[in-house]
Parts: sequence; C-alpha cells; structure tokens
Amino acid sequence: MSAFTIEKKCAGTKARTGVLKTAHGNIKTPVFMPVATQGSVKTMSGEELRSMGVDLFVSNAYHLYLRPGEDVIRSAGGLHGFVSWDRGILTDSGGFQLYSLAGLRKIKSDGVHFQSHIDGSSHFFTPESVTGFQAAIGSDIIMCLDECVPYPATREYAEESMKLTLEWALRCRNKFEEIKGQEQGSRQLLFGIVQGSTYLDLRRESAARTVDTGFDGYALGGLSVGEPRENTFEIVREITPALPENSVRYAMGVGTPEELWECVENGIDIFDCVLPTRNGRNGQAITSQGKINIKNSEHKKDMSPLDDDCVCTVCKGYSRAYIHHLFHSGEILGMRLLSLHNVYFMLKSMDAMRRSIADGTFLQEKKKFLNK
RNA sequence: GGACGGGUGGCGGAGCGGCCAAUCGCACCAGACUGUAAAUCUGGCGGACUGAGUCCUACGUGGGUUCAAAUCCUACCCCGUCCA
Repeated sequence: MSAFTIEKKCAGTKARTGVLKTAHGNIKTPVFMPVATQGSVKTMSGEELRSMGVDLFVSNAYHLYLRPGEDVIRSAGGLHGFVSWDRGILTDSGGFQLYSLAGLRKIKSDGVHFQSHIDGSSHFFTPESVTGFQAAIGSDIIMCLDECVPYPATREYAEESMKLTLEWALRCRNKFEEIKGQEQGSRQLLFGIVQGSTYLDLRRESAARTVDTGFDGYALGGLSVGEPRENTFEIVREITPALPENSVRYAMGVGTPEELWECVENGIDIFDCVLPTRNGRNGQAITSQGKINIKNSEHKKDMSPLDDDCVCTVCKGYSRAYIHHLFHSGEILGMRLLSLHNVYFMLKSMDAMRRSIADGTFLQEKKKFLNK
C-alpha cells in the first residue's frame, strides 16, 4: 500500500493536496519542511515548531554521523528521542555535502571519501552505509545518497554524475530491502533523487530509471544551486510529469515563497529550504509585501509589525523597531523572532496553497500572492 | 612652577617629509544568502560632480622651513603622568 494518497486535484493545474503517512504522523501536502541539519531548526525549540504546526523537518545524515554519531543517537532511542520530536523527520543523505563541501571529498564509484569538516578525520561513505545509518537512527523518510551537481556543469560531467547517482540509488534501494524486513524499517520510507543538471534529456533519463528502480517517493535534486530561475522552473515543469502521479514528489532545497507557488502548480508536494531560518538570522524577514531587511535604518522607529497581514506571535507582539534594535545590539532574540516569523510565513503559505487547491481557487490565490 | 608624553576622520587607534583623503577595528549605510562548515559573507563610509576620474576642504590653533608637511621648526591652547 502506498504511503501517499492524493486527496484533491486542482482542475486547471497539476497541483494536488495529499497525505503522506509516516511512522510519526500523517503529513498534509503540499508541505514545507524547515531545515534542522544538526537536529535543530536553528534558534527554535521543538515546542515552538509544534505550536506553529510543523509536522515534518529535515535533518542531515552526514552531519549527524560525524557528530554526535550513531551510538549517541541510538542510545537515546533514535533521532526522535534524542532531539525530542515526535513528528516526522526526513533525513538527507549527505548528497548536498558532496556539493557544499566539495573540497573535502573524493568520489569513487563504490562510495565517497570524506574528510570531516569538523576535525579533518577520514571517513568512507557508501550508499549502503548512508542508508543504513539513516535507518538506524530512525528517520521516517530516508534519502538515497546522490551527487548534487553544481551549476554550471558540463554535459559530460552531468551525465557521468547522473549515472553514478542512479547506481547508488539501486544500491540504496537494495540495502533498504533488508531494512524493511525489520520492525522499524517496515515503517520507514526511501526516496530516490533525480539528477541531470540543466540537461532535460539527462533529467528525463534519470527520472525514468529512478522510477524503474522504485521508491516510496521521488525528489528533484540539484535545483537552486545557482542556475537561472527559468531553468529551475523548466526542469520542474518538464520532469514532474515523468514521475508517477501517485507518488509524492519533493523539490530539494526549494525555495522562496514565489518558487513554492510555481512548483506546487506543477505538482510538487514537498519542499525544504534554509532560507527562512538562515536569512532570518541574517536580518531578513519574509512578508506578504516582499522581503525586508530589518537591520535597515528605515525600520529604526517603525512601531508596526513585520507583516500587517500576519498573525504569528512575533507579529502580534513585537515591532519592527524593536527587532531592528535587537539586531543592532547583537541580541539572539532578534534572530529567533525572524526565524519564527519566517517559518510561520512559509507554513501559512503552504496552508493557503492547500486550501486553495481544495477550493479550486489555486490560480487566483497564486496571482493574489504574486501581486503583493 | 618644572619634566616628560600626547592632541589624526563619528569613536578607538596606525602613520611620523613625497607612494596619505590617510592602514586597521568598531559604529554607521547598503547588498547577498535556496537538500546550512553561515548569529555569515560582500561592498560603501570627508565634500562636490552620474563616473574610471577631477577638483575642494582636512590630521588642536596660528606662524614658519621645504619643490613638497599629518609628518620638521616655533608660539599658543588643551589633555595625561610624574616632580615641586
């Protein structure tokens, strides 16, 4: 039985709402996952995430493997117990770190040599070991080991890398077959990742063969790595139809609110992005009127909330002037408040998308959002 | 009263004859950030002209030496330390 059920489809677009069943609850899609790389959505507590309605966040196998390591997490009863989170957790494999920490790794056909960014120690990761690790710490959704290809990439490199990702996907899947035989594993999900850079034919081949291998869900990887926005959208538009209608689809690392509307319209169900938290810590607030930099002097005496249309605890309780002051004073609270608001903004955007898909008003709502 | 030391851009603080509109830090002003090595990174920051650039005003104050002074001399005004 499939873990994903479509509930409503939008008449004029490919957008849909659905439910993804995990061992830690049913996730309503489309959904945005805040990023908790180290087991923490930076500056925010689990209680805060819960009260905002976060059902799922994304954590990272590479980082958690290096620190605190499998032993600690297992002795805490798994990642959920360790971080005190009873809802869904998706773990990324470390494929993104092949890109972001490119200087510290060597890719071989059988796996990846990594030099720890923390202490320089050497580690060797294989598709099997990475899948096994994610399963062992109790991740609800396990991502295959892939290579996130930088932009721009030559066709040769993109093709070679895409094929390697496919080989690894098969090995992850085979490893996962063993895991599924165990009690915890029977309730875990494994997602495959489509690569191929900006070359649509490579993307199509990657999608077809990943689907052939067979996964519980499919991700578009290698997006938002510096390519023009139009390329991102083109890939989403052209490749999503190559993924099974009844499977859940995940656009990794995407994105801004505008991008989410666009991708949902094209049938994407899951997103994650560091933007609301990272940019929040750097002083940027996402509002219904666009982004603002709270550090800018125009907010120094502004007693209005970040966003007049927002009902989050931050907008209900704090002024721009105060948050401006917190940032200029180097107070941690400033970063927390913007992170809270920004994540809330993303969640509310997803709410609006789900509601409007169900109502049949998706395109009107999208237009309304983009006009602001 | 005497002996030293010192007064530099919003602040701290380099420079001690030309490469100085003046290192650097802070503050300030902007920009960036998309599966997080990020509470990070970039740029700007005397004035005027849109600008590579050109000109103007500037290193306590006044006078002087020099082709050339923030840098040397001199008088004065402040500040600090010590001695009486």
